[in-house]
Amino acid sequence: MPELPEVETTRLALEPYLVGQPVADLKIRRRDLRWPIPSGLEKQIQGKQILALRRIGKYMLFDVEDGHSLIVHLGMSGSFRIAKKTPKTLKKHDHILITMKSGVTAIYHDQRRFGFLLSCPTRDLPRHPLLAKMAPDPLNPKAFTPTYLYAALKSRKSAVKLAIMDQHIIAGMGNIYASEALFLAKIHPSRPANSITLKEAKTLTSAVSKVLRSALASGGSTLRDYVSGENVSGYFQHHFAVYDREKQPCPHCHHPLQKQAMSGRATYFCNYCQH
DNA sequence: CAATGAACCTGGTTGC
DNA sequence: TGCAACCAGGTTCATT
Repeated sequence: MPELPEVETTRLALEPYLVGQPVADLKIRRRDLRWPIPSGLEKQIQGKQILALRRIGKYMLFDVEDGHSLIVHLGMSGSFRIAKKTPKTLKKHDHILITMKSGVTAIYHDQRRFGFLLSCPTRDLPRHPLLAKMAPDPLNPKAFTPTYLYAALKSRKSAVKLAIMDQHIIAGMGNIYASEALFLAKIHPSRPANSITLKEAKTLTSAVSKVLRSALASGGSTLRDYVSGENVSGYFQHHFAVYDREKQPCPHCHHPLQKQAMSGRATYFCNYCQH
């Protein structure tokens, strides 16, 4: 479930093994992900250090010392795992293997292949079409403020749930945490975005931050459990208040939770608590 | 521009 | 048991 917390957990898991290390070998077993992986990348990256691993929204950026960056997106089903030695067996849908000089291999696995890997000169990243209009990061309280969110929602008349999932409004928000944040803020998902008051925007800002930070903390603890073993996936079990809990009692008022499709995406809410 | 729906792809679950 | 239909955490693209 790669929304912001999962992508950040993945980034944290990879960072200690990849950053500051030269790449020994890049092996691409399938190039046809969402977009074809650029040819010649294997040669270009061989022997080069990875200087930093960053995240913008749901994108991960691998800054390589030759002045290029890899832009990686996990799509719907992408994940990484770390193999500390040369992996003996690979699984179906293991598409990319990044082996470092240290002997560690990061393996990208993606069943549905909605994810992708692109290359872009590092200095051009701010102008890259996928990144240029990215919203403020909700984990950054200086940028993600109630007045910002209020103004951003004011310009949209779509349902507030759809609006907060827009990466130009909240970077990294996805379908699960959108339902969770609106429940916490007691805001009904189908409210028009432009009907959200400044006071509600304030509540929603803090609910978004709270929901994402709590998921991230849960991912972090799962990560610590995995560190001793070989597998580091960005995915983890997390308790949801409303997501995937149709007909189950609302944790607050105990009325049955409801499920409703919005733009084809499952949306969960409490019709009594959320207005 | 903003809003809507289809498309991309695989596999698990549901219902007849 | 078989098989079709539906569903899944995301994003772009074409069309209104």
